[in-house]
This record gives sequence, C-alpha cells and structure tokens, in this order.
Amino acid sequence: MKHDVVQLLTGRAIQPSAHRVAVAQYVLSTEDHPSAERVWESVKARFPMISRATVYNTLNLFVEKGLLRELHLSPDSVVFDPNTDPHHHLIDEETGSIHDISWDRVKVAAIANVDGYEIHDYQVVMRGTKK
Amino acid sequence: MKHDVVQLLTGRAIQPSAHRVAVAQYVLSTEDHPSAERVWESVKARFPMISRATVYNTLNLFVEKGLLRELHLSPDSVVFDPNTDPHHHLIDEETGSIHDISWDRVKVAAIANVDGYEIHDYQVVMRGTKK
DNA sequence: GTTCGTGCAAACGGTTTGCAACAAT
DNA sequence: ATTGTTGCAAACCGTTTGCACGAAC
Repeated sequence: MKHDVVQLLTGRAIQPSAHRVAVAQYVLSTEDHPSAERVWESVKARFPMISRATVYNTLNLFVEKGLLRELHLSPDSVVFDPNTDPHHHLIDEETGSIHDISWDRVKVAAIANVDGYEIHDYQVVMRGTKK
Repeated sequence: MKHDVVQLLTGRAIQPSAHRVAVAQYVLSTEDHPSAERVWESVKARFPMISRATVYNTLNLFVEKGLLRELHLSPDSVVFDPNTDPHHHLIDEETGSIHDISWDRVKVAAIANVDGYEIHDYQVVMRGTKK
C-alpha cells in the first residue's frame, strides 16, 4: 500500500517525501471528501510534526499534478476528492457530508452546444437528506 | 421599476430602506452573478455612503427571504443569483464568469432514489470555454 | 422610546506566502 | 553546491460581528 502510493507520486513527477506519502496515504484511501484542515488533523496523528502549510502545499501540488480534485461545493472550505474519474456529487443538507454518485447512475442528455461554449466537464450536484 | 422592487421587498417582509432598494435594484436586474464585493462597488456608484457591512447584511437577508440564491461555485467568493427558479450553470473556465442555463436545455434522468436519500434540489454544473 | 437599519472597525477563519533552516543528491 | 522540502509566523482576503449612533414609527 505504501508502495503503491510512492509509485503514484513518482508516476506524476512528485518527489515522494515522507510527508507527501503520509498525506497521499490518507487522502487517497478515504471515502470522505476532506478539507485541508481535516487532512492535517488526520496526518498529524501519525506525523505530529507536520505543519499546516506543508499540508496545504502538498494538497495543492497533488491537485496540480492531477492526483486529486478540488471541490468548491461549500463556502466553508475547499475539499479534496481522490476520485478523479467523472462522477456526480450528493450533498447531505443536514451534515454537509459529500457523497460520490457514480457516473452512470444519472443520465444527462443534450449538454452539447450550449451558448457557443465548448463544455470540457460537467457534473450533477444534488442536495438532499437521508430518508 | 423602483416601484416593483419595493413591492418585491415588502412582499417578502423586508423593510424597503433606501439602501436595500438600491441593492435590490442592482442585484435583481443584472444578468451577472455578482459577489458581495461587486455589488458593493456597483451600489456605491449611486450611494457612495453605503458600507460594506450593510451590503453583506442586505444580501444575506435577501437570501434568507428567498429573493436571491447563493452560489458556491468558486473558492474565491460567494456569488448571488437573482434567478431563483431551477436552472443550471455554466462556468467559463477562462474568465470565471457564470452563465445560467435554462432548465429544459439539459435533460437529467434517473435522479430519484439515490443512496436512500431524498433529493430536494439538483443542478448541472458545467465548465467550458468559448469556442 | 423602542425598534430597526447603518457605519465603522475589529475579529474571524481558511488559505497563501516569505523566509530561514534543512535534507537530499 | 544546488535543488527542493519543511516549519513558522505573518500576511491576506472575503466575510461576520459588536457596538454605538441615528432614523422611523
């Protein structure tokens, strides 16, 4: 597992420092969509000396290198999504938690040729509550 | 026009103070999706004495009363949408500008019964560039 | 004279940045 | 020696808040 992460980093031209590996291990294996602050807390459990700045820099680097995606769904903070394949999102209106919805669970038609724009990317953002 | 705005405010139990009317006139008539800062700048042109805090408070009040919607599509700032009917959004990846896409321009199917959640609301968020 | 809107400035919170120290090669 | 990573603290910026003033009814 640690091995896989190192490969993932080097495969994207990211030097696999200890801190980066620790961040990657956490953020790539969680089902959550953690904020930077949350990543920091989790990684600190095993690397108490890691600084907030390093976590922020590392996450930004990962986004830049395509290992993670940033989501801007809430005003509170940016969250990170280890799932870089196309998919949709469901936001629990009570808890604020974000759930992935697989691409084929939702059918979207007639996206092309909107307003003379070329669409590079789209997703459905849903809000709801557990029933 | 000013008359309409006053009616809109009173109809939502908002006291139509001069500042609130000025904010409403601007934000309800623009095609843009302005940030609070942008609203402030625009309103200041005619009401130079209006304070930032008042603009923020006013916009939040309008959202609370259902006159506006907040959009959290960019990490930079919250923007406000005078169009409270269901519709989709297209974000210009170059300029960051946000465009409304009418509800029936996009067909979304099979939204119901996702993960035991009840969906209250959804929209398609697209990103692209002018071609 | 109580209620409500407003301005100001300070506080806040998430994020970025400058800089000095350090590690790796 | 050079290059790249890290920690710290300060800066930053959008937004909220406390408080005192002032207007309206």
